[in-house]
Amino acid sequence: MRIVFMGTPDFAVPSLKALVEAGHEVCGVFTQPDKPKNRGMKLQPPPVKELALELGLPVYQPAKMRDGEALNMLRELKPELIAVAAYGKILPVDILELPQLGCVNVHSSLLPKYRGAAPINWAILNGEDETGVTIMSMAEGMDTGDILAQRATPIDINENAAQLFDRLAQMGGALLVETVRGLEAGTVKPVPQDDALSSHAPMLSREQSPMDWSRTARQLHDQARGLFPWPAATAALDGVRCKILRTALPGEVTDKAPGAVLQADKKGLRVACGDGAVLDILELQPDGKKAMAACAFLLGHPVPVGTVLTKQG
RNA sequence: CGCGGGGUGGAGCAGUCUGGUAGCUCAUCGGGCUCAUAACCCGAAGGUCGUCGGUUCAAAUCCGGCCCCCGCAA
Repeated sequence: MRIVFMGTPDFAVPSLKALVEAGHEVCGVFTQPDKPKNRGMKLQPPPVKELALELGLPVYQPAKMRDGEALNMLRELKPELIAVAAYGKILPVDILELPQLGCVNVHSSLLPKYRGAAPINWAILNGEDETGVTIMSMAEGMDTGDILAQRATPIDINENAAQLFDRLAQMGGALLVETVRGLEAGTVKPVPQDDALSSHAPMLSREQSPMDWSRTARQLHDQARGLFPWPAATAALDGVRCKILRTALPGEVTDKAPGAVLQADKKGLRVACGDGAVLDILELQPDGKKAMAACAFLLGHPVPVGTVLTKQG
């Protein structure tokens, strides 16, 4: 099938790759313009652009989708279908209505739950034990279109957002290809979303980072893995702001105050939480330093047992 | 020229301001104690202090260039 692909970050890469490998004619790849990123503010191409160039596919990076320019480009490309995965731009109705088969989107949640920008992170932050990917027909509202296909997957208690991200990106690509096959065969039956069951997963913010030790150990564990690798959960240890990269739930309880350090030696760093359960901090990253094991950090930054950590950082 | 932090034995840090025998915690190796130990005691090895150059009687430390790492911001 003749398809225009639209996507920008890493999440979209497996979808583009899957379409190409399935033998579809990807006649154009739309992605966000190169933007100044990282240290030094160097101009950097989005991951999807890099793959497209590698595959020799024509790349389009319009700054706006609503000024008619993009529409003209798409008319010339004459796609039968537009496949979108984390493009990062809202498509106007005239574009949505251009292809005969419409526009489909790869979304990393079990819609109607977790509509919005950060569905993977929020699923973990909320302690869900299952999430998935959805291929939907695109409508004007944010992630509100009819569901064309959906696939669920369990979330492991220790899986972080980056790992889940990779898995769902792969699943999304596979399901996208299946769905396109179904569209060709005419076997796909669109199912409207039940708005009553919908929830929203807004963009993450650094304000979510500081760990509040009055929360339960499970909530803090979910915070650490749900916000990984960005913005990451944070805590101040020995006066140093640290990203808390990896934690574990040993399943033990204590009567010490929330935030109290129960153990801080080469065996590990253990902290009391709000519900009396304890949280092990396994890996962290101090400001300006590389990620390191918690016990390595303690060698140079002694934290006395009994210290009570407070919400900061 | 976006802002800031950092590069010191294998790991994490101190020492740099106020130049003068390179220190701490841990790991490693050897020995001891112990029923035993990841515990404890004694001892040892291991570093051209990122790199190049400058100042100086003397540079981890002061000055200049370069390389690499990290955070913020996007």
